[in-house]
Amino acid sequence: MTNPPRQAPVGPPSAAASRHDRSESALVALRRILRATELNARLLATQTGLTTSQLIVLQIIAIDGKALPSTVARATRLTQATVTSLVDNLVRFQLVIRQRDTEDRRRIWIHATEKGRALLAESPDLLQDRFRMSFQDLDDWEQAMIIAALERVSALLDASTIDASPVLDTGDINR
Amino acid sequence: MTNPPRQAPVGPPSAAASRHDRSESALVALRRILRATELNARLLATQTGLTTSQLIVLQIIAIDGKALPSTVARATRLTQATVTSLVDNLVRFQLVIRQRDTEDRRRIWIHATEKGRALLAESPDLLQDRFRMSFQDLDDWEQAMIIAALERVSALLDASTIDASPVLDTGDINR
DNA sequence: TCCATTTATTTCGGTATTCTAACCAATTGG
DNA sequence: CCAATTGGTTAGAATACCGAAATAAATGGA
Repeated sequence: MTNPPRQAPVGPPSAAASRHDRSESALVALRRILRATELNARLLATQTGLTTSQLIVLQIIAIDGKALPSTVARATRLTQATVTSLVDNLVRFQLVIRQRDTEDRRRIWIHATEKGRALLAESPDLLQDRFRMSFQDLDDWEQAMIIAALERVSALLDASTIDASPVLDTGDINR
Repeated sequence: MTNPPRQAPVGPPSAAASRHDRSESALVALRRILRATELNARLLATQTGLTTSQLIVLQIIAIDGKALPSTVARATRLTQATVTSLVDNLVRFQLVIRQRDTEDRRRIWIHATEKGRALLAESPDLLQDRFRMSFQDLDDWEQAMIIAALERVSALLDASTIDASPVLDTGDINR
């Protein structure tokens, strides 16, 4: 997704060119957003001493305090095997524990430990916090505009993703 | 991650609550966008037979046809050592070649080969293409709104990133 | 009841990513 | 002319990630 930001052609803006340029402008801004958040994710990971993947898994588990490996795998689009090894590490760090379900003994619940919850609580997501603060300072109309625009973009992208999903699904079937 | 928008509290709408919910809406939309693009990146990688990192490096090299390892490292925020090993693979696949600079013989230019360029050309980024198409179908005012909003968000995030950079820098110094 | 199937997860073997530390080679500035 | 800097690579280790096979529990007929 860090695609070449193609150079905007120089010269007087023609109507046709401007249409093209506009979607390009949107994509450029989008890439910058992606980049900023990605860097933030890495920073957050190094701050907590975890890797990005480990952190994501821990976050998912912490949402409800516990989660099943299969759920985590689906949420992250990783295989269960991968989730297992990630959880192995989290267990080693004592951030989560595994516990068999008493009802259905095939299931294994991954619980966030006190330490795990503390780690998440104590490692503030600066980017998110600052975004929240700056955003709240904006005028009402601008807030509304941004939300509308983001949701529009999200819808456009989701639509494309759904279209592409057959390809993804065959991949899933193979598992 | 794809949580339902929290129910607005019953009773007289307090200004504070609505302000909070709004930045939350923005973040939710943002996360959905991130998710869609990330899945797309993975799909693209599997389609090309490359890994995400390899693909990104190849794309960067293909922008100008050639690039220096140091440039690639800076652009991706990877260490030079990592770039070296990624390029090793790309060389193995004959997608790029290394060539010493004749002026400054410390430098090594990584050139995209014909095969490398072809690979990029033949593997369309569906998400991007479809986004472009859908976007161009939107009304002018909506296009403008989206661009303005995305750039605003990008600016907000970039500002936060710059603020956080001292932390990053100490990390960099350690290398 | 019993067994074939399904469901949930782990184990194993292997490739790729990514880092740090140490290194080599070329350039540059006093 | 040599010490410091710059540009890259090598070596070694921890992880990430996957597919295939293994384990173990639940389930649904015959």
